[in-house]
Amino acid sequence: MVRSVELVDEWRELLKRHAAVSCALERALQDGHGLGMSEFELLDRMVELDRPKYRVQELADAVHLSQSASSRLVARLERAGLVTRLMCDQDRRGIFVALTEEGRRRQTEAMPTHRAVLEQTLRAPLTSRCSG
Amino acid sequence: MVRSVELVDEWRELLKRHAAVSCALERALQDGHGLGMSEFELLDRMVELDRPKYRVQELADAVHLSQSASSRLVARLERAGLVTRLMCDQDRRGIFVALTEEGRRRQTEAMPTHRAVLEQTLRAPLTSRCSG
DNA sequence: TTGCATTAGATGCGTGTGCATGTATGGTCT
DNA sequence: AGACCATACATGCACACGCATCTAATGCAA
Repeated sequence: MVRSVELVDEWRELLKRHAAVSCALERALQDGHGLGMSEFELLDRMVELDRPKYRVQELADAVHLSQSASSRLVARLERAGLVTRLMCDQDRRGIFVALTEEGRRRQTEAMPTHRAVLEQTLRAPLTSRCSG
Repeated sequence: MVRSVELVDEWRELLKRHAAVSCALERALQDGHGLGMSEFELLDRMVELDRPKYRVQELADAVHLSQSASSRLVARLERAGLVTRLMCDQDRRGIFVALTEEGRRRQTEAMPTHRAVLEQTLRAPLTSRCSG
């Protein structure tokens, strides 16, 4: 039996950490590389998994977004030239999403920023707020 | 020296947990009590701290929102009759925010739902996605 | 007192999100 | 084949968010 107060405290810690890190990440990636956190997270996953192509729903799961949000995220990344959408011949309802060279390059550029922010914020004591 | 991969994995775990819990909370609170997560979180803090009144910026810090988001959150809660905004005589730039009886009642009603969702999701193994 | 920087909170604006729905295709059952 | 439901992604819509800015009040200094 877990005491309720402990759970609530644990949840609040998680919320605090999440707010601090994601806010810092969002700023650093946007200012330094013109990428939102979701954008980078998607590119990062694609680079890491290193497969030639992905389905939209796979990507949605990977970045914890709804199917519609993923659809738009992929559309944004395609507009920016970082991924391409390919017809999917096996199942013509779906599409394949693939990294472009430019997409891979942008992820490579942004990765050090991403890692640096994590080092600075993920385990650091939380004192100040993000904006203010 | 922390290895970068560990940090990234830790961050992804946090993202996953955050997505799962906050999505479940949002649904349960909305469906059961007509409250968003931020709304409940704010009421919950006010009940817990149990002070007669709060400044907007205090509340912003407590729920990890920007000043503007907090201002609107308070406005929504006031429209719903769950808090009141009071003139602040010491500093007429600011306002005091206070819980109403209705606000306290709603928090009391929703708390069991909140705690239950935390018990079910905060430490549970993460398998399925929120919507799909 | 006057002038100016600072602070508290409200608000216009652009954007990203989820939900509900639309469109097209796929699969199944008769 | 035809009817029907399921699946994959796109899109209309409402809404909450952050940023920039605005207004009003405060504090401080000349």
